[in-house]
Amino acid sequence: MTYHFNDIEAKWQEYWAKNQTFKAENKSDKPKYYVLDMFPYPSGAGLHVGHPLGYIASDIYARYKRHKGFNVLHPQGYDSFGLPAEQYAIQTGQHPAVTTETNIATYRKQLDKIGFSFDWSREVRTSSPEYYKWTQWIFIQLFESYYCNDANAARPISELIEVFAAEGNATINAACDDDVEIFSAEDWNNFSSEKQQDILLQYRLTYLAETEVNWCPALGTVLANDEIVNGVSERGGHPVIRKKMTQWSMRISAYAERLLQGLDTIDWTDSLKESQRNWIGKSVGASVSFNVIACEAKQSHQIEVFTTRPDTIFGVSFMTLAPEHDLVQKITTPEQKAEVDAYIEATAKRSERDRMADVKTISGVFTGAYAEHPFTKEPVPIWIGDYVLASYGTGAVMAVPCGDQRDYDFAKHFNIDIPNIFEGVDISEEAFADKNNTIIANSDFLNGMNSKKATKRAIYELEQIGQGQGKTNYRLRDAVFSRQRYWGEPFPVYYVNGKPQMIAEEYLPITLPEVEKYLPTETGEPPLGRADVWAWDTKTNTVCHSELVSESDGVYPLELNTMPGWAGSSWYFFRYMEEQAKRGEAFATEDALKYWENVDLYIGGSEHATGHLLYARFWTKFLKDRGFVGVDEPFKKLINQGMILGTSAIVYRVSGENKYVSKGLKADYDVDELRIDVNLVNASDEVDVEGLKVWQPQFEDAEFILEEGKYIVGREVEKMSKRWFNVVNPDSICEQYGADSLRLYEMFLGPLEQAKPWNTAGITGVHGFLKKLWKLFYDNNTLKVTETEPTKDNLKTLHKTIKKVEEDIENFSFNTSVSTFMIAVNELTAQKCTSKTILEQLLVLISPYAPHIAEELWETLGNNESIATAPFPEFNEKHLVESSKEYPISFNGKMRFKLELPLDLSKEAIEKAVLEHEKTQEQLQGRTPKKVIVVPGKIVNVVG
RNA sequence: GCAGAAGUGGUGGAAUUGGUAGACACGUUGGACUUAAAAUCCAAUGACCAUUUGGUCGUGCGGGUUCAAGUCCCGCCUUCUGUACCA
Repeated sequence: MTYHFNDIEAKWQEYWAKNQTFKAENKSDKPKYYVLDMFPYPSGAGLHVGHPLGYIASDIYARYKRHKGFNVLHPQGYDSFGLPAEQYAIQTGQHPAVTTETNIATYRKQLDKIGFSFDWSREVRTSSPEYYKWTQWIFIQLFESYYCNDANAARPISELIEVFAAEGNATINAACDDDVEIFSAEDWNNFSSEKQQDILLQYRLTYLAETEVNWCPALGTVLANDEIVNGVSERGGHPVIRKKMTQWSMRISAYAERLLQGLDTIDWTDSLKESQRNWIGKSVGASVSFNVIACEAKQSHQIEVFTTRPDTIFGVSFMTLAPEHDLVQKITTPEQKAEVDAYIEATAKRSERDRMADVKTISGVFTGAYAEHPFTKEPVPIWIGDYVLASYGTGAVMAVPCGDQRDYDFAKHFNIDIPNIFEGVDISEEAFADKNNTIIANSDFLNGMNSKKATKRAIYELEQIGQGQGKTNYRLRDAVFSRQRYWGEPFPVYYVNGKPQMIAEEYLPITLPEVEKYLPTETGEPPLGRADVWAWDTKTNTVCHSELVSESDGVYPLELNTMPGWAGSSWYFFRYMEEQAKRGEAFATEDALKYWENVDLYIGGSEHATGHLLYARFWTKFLKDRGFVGVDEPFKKLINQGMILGTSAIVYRVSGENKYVSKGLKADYDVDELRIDVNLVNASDEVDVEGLKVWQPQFEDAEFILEEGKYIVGREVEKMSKRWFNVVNPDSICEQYGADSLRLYEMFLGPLEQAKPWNTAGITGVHGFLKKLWKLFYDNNTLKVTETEPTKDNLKTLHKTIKKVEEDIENFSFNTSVSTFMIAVNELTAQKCTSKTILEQLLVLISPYAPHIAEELWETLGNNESIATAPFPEFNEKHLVESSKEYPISFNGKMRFKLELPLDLSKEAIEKAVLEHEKTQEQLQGRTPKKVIVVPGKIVNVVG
C-alpha cells in the first residue's frame, strides 16, 4: 500500500459529511467549546492559500478540543451582502443574488477540499431573508430603545415616554442629541404627535439625523473616505463635496465607556485592544462656554468648547471654530463676510481625509467677532480654521498658543498674541505641552499651582460662574447606518408625513424588491427608488405597488436606503448557536444562548479592529441590556492570524526590445522588471519558457537569454494579489500534495500571528513527513503494526511528543508541533517501532493537524469509529525520567565539551568529576579555577 | 508624530523560567540505488582560519548587569501594521 492521499482524503471527507461527524449538540453532558472564524465574504476570485490559514488553526483547535472531551461548536457561513456583487451587477445586469450563489458554491467546494470539521448544518447567509428577518428585528429593538445613563443600560423607549408624560425631560439622564430642548410634562402632552416623534428620535439608539457625508454628484452616491483620492472619486475622478444628508445612525457613542471598560475583561492581543482604545479616544477635561460679545443689533451667542487643559484658561488669546460650525454665519461681521464665505467654500471642496492629511499648511480667517474671556472679561478674537474638525468635540476650541503646538503655529502665522502662563518656561520657539512639569503663572487664582490642582480649581470656578463644568469626551462617533445601495438588508421602515414608522415584527422579513437596474435613480435616490413594488399598505400589512402611495388609503413609502455590511456580521455568532429547525422562533432561542454563551475562541485578521469587532461588541451589549442574550462580550479570546504574502516572480526585459535576460545576466543590460505568473516557475526559480510563451502573447516571439541553459527569475515578497500574478490556489496544492500536506505546511510556515511569505517549494518537507508516517505502518503492501510491548525508547518518544504537542496547541504555537511530529516519526522509524499502542496514540496526536491520514490509519488498526472523538493521550512523566545527563561543560561561559554524569550526583561530586576530567586540565592549562558554577541537571561553568 | 509588533544561516523558522544558539524543514553539495529520470536512502552544510585534536567571530547597532545574555536594563537604527490637526 502506498500513500494515495487523493483517494484517502475524498473518502474521509465523504464519510464525515455522511455521518455528520462534526454536528454540535445543543444538549450535552460534555462541557461546551465554541470556536469561530471571522465571517468570510464569498468573493468571485475564490480562495488563495492565505485565506485558509486561520481556518486551519481554528480547525486544529476545534478537533483538539473534541479529543479533550468537549462538545465543540465550529460553524461556518457567509457574509453575503456586499459591494463587489453589486458592482458586478451594475456592469453585467446580473442579479447579485445569482452571482452570490455561484460564488458561495465555489467557496464551499474549496473549503470542503481542505477537510475542515465545520458543522455545516448551522450555516448562515446574511443575504437570505430568513436570516435578515432577524437583522431587521434587531434594528427595530434598537429603535424602540434609549440609553439610560443612570441605569447604565439600554431601556425600552416606552419607559421614557412614561417619564415625559409624568415629569417632562428635565430629570432625564440619557444619551441623546446635543440640541435637545427642555420641556415639562404639560408641554409633552400638548405636543403634536409629529413633535413627539421628533423628540423621541433624539433619544432612540438608532435614529434619523442629518449627517455630513462625502457626496459625489456625478456618481449620485455617498462615498466612503477610502473611495476618495485627492478630493475626487477614485473611480472616474469626479469631484466630491461634503454634504449634509439624512441618514440612519447608531448611537454607539452611548456605549463608549462600557466598550472601553469591557476591554479589560477579554483575552485579546494588546495591539488590538490598543486600537479600540484609541478609536474610542476617551479624554477627560472640561466644557467651557464663552459669550460672544454682541455687536450692534445682533443677538447674544455662546460658544461651547471642550478642553483637556482647563488649567490653561488664562492663556487663551483667540478661539477657532470649524468652518462648518453653526455659529459662523451668525457672528461673522459684514466686513469679514466675503472672506469667510470664500474660505468655507474652499474647505467644503476638500474631503475630511484631505484636510487631515495636510497638516503643514496653516489657513484660517478672522470672523470679525470677539468672545469674552469668562474670568478676565477681555475680548478674545474668533477665527475659523480647518485645523479644527467639526466632528470632534463641539467643533470649536479655545486656543492656548503657549500650551498647544497647533494653536502656537496658528498664532505665529497670523501674528496673534502668545501670552506665557507657565513659570520659568521659554516659549519663543515652540509651545510647552508638558502637563506633568508645569507651574501655572499669570493666571489669577491659579498662580503657583501644578496642572492637576489648577485643573480642579478652574473647573470649580467655572461652575461658580455657570460657564463650564468637568466633562469627559469620546472620539467615538455615532455610526452612519444607511447606504445608498441595493445589495443589503432593507430597513423595516415606512414614512408617514416624513416620520419613520417600524413595521410590526410579525410581518418581517421585508424582502428586497426587484429593480431593473442597480444604479441610483435620475433624481439621485438610491437604487430601491427604482422598485415598482416598494410601498407599505398598513391595512393589509403587505408591500404593494409604489404607485398606490396615498395617505387616505393608508399606503406609505418605504425606506430607500439599505443597511451597511456590518449589520449582518454584528450578531451572526449568536445565530450559529441555534439549530436550523428552531430558527424560525427567534434569532436564537434562550436555551441555545444559555448553553453556548459566547465565542470561546475567535480567529481572524486584525483589519477588523475598529469596525466589525467594535460593532459586534456594541450590539452584544445592547442585546444583553434588553435581556435578549446573557453575555456582555461576544468574543472571549481572539487571535489575529498574520497575512500570507506572495513571492512574485520577476523577469527582466531589455529596454525597448522583446528580449528577456536571466537574473544572473541582468547587470549587463538596461532592463525593465516584469512580473510573471508564479505557477510558471519551479522550486529552483527556473521558468518554464514554453509555458510562458503561451501565457501571454507578448512572450510568444520573445527571445530569451539563458544562463546555463536556464532562465532564472528574480523574487520579491509582496501582498498576494492577482495584479502581481503571485496567487497560489489551495485546490492545486490539494491535488498535488493533498489537504493534509497543505494543512501541515500552512502551520509549519511560522507563528500564526506573524506575516510570512508563501513558497510552495517547502511543502515537499511536510509531504515527505506524511509519507514517512505512512511507512511506519506499511512496509510495501504489508501492515507491519504488531501488538508488541512498547520499548522504553518508544514510550519516551511518545510521551515527550504528547507533552510538547499539548503545550503547543494550548499556546497556539502550531508551527512547533509540526516539527515535534517530524522528530517523533524520525525517532520511531530509527527505533523500528511497530507497537500498536504507541502508533495508535501517535495518530490521535496528529489527527487535528492531518485528519485524513489519521482516520485512514486509525481504521487500518481496526477501529470502527471515527478518530474525531478518540480521547487525547494522557501524558505520563515517568517515561521521561532520566538517570543521567550529558552536561555541557563551559569555561568562562563558552561550551567546550560534554560530560555524561548521573543526575543524582551532588553539586560537590559534579564539580569534582568535572575538575578531574582530562579535558578540563587541558582547558585550564595549569591555572586554578576561581569559581565553579554547578547548576544540577543543567550546566557546569568553570571560571578562571 | 503617536501606538503596537518584529529584526537570528542562502530561505522559512526553533531556543516556554537568563544555562549547549541555529531544533525541524527547504535549498545547496557529494554519495548509494537506477540504462536514465522520478522516488527513496546516506553524509556534509553559520562565517572565517587550521583542516588532526582545534581556534576565532557570530542572534540589527552601541553600551551595561551577570559565572553565564538571542533572552534582562539603557540609548539608537531599520522594517511591517494600525492611527493621525482629537483641542
